[in-house]
Amino acid sequence: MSGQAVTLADVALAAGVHPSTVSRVLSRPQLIGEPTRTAVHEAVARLGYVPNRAARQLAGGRVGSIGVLVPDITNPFFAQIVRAVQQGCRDAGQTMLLADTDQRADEELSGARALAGSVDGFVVCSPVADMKGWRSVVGDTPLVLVNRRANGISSVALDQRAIVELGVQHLRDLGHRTIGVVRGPTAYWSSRERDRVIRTLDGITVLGPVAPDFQAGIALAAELMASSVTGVLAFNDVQALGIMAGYRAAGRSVPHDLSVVGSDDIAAGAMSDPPLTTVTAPVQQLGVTALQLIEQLIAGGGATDEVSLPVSLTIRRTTKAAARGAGTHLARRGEPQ
Amino acid sequence: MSGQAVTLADVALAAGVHPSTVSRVLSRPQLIGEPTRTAVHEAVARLGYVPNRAARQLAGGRVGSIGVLVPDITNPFFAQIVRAVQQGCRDAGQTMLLADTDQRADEELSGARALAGSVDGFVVCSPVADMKGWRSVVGDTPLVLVNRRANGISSVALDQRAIVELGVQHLRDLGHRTIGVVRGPTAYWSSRERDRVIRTLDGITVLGPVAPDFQAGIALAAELMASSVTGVLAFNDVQALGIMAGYRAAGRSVPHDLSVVGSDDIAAGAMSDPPLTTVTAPVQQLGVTALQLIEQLIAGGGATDEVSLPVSLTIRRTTKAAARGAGTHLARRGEPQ
DNA sequence: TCGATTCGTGCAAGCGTTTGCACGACGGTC
DNA sequence: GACCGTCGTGCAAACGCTTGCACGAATCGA
Repeated sequence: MSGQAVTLADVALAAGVHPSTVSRVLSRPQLIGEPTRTAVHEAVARLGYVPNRAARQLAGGRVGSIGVLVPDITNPFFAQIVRAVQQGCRDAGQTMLLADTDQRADEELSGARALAGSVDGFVVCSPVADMKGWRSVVGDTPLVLVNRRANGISSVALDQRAIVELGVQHLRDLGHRTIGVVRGPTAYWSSRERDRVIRTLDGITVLGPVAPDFQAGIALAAELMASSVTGVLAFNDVQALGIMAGYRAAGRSVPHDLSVVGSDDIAAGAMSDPPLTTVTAPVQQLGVTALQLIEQLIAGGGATDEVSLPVSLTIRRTTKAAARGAGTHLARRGEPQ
Repeated sequence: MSGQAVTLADVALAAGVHPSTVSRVLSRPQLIGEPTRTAVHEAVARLGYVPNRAARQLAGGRVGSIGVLVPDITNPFFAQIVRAVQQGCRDAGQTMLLADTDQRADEELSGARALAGSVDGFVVCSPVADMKGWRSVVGDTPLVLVNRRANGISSVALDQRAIVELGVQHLRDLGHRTIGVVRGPTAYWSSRERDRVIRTLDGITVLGPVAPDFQAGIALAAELMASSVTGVLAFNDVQALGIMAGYRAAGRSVPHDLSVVGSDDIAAGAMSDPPLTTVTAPVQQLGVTALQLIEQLIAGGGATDEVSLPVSLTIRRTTKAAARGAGTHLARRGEPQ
């Protein structure tokens, strides 16, 4: 009455050909002669045939679905990526299997294990498990990493160097001399990467590691107030928002007492008061690119690719020029820049 | 070398039994004798056997996955539901197929069509397509609705009456007399439901319909400022945040010039300035319940169920007592209440 | 004009499960 | 002690599709 009643055989019958011919028309049309092809297509359309995924997979063809793992779908950053991937999948007639790993390495691996064999490939966002574990789980199922790099594995990541440099430079341009940069959890590749960048910069006050969440941001605010930092680059927007909340709670004001730059540019940042200056990431693009890479890998284009996506600065209202006196003592002992 | 190498047959061989026996141990253990059962379990564990989804489905058994459709995964409200469902799935050894419908009826239906036959059941969040369309697509695949009701279909929804009443009552308790309630898009069941509640209330200024997003909230702020409304219940938190932004941009202040109550209690609300007073929805519970319902339906417990989830008021700082004079003119002509 | 290609299609063997059926062994009843 | 139910397990047929192989027809070069 419904649910997958019409099969390949039905179509074949209707078109007066062999089932295998129908199959070929659908998967590799160039093998089939023009007249037959149109006849089959007509029958497919008339009967409303939809291939059975399971059967297709079982027979050894493509599965037609890709697995996506994210640390936390509740995080708008990942939600946007997922959305982009899903839209791409839809346009390509694929389906997406999603698993939320709760930022735990074991969940990551067990999630992948559960999906392995039911997907053509994996897109994994900010994984924390080590690559040896990953390899053993996915075997030779294509795999692309988002915001993480690893030898011999395709990946797409934000330009972490640019994030740090853009944020810091903006603060410097505003005259800030004592600039803080917040480190993230070392489990993240992005954190480690930024650390490396930070080390190459002069006159930076390194803070953290601090968790990339609101509460941690609030806690960090106290530390900031006790320091001479006048401008800070947070690890991400949520943390930045936390810093702002901490200042507010203490009766201090952003950007008057502290200039804050976030990173990612999530929607909540644009809605905050004042709206958050941040380093905008092409989040959508991250998803789109990941999908492209995995499709390419699935199609057999074996080359591994490491794509780096550029970021840009979005200036809103949490940053302002440093007060005359502020940071002077640092300027005295620091880099004239 | 990996990727689903070990099959039922391998396990059977290792355990010295017939494949069908292994299958039964895994699906209906009570049919099999104790000694055999343990032997099989041991072999399964030792070999690290993972059933092949496609084969299982093809053979007519359970698919082991459920399809979830959301209007917008980027919306934290839905993201949280998805997360809850996914965790439940994981615990039950199921997988989740997610599709984002972009709030479009056609995407909803075509998404469902693509998934039909690959899932044991559907969980559909706030669908806008009509139920006739749905029925024709899903056939007799189990279906549960989240935040939408329909005859003869299991569903779980928030108590829309309570949302409106809680919000309005809070404002009344604070002495507000000219209270605005914002309607949402009529495509949503929740909107229509709230409309019905609003009609039963006296002395309410009905606003909208207004889209449940930030921009629309900003636009609404102008209208609000021109009115005599001193307290407003927004359709959801994001819209409420928009209203606040609109006031701020106009140099007015919340809650001084307007008390605002949101609805949903998303994370961004707690992080706003001032933090948003809102009607808190048990979002997690929404997902958990939906999963329970669908599992029950899949298991064959045919009864359709309409669950209503209670909400509660979370008072933060966007509401305050009405100024003495405010709303007097309304009190004059309005209900003494 | 004939052999060698190429092209288009049919055939059938799987892919890994589930499940209805059958069959042997065992224990209890008259 | 023969008979019947029960219980535990093996057997084999499906599920819907893909794909290597084979075979006849059409095409081309010499």
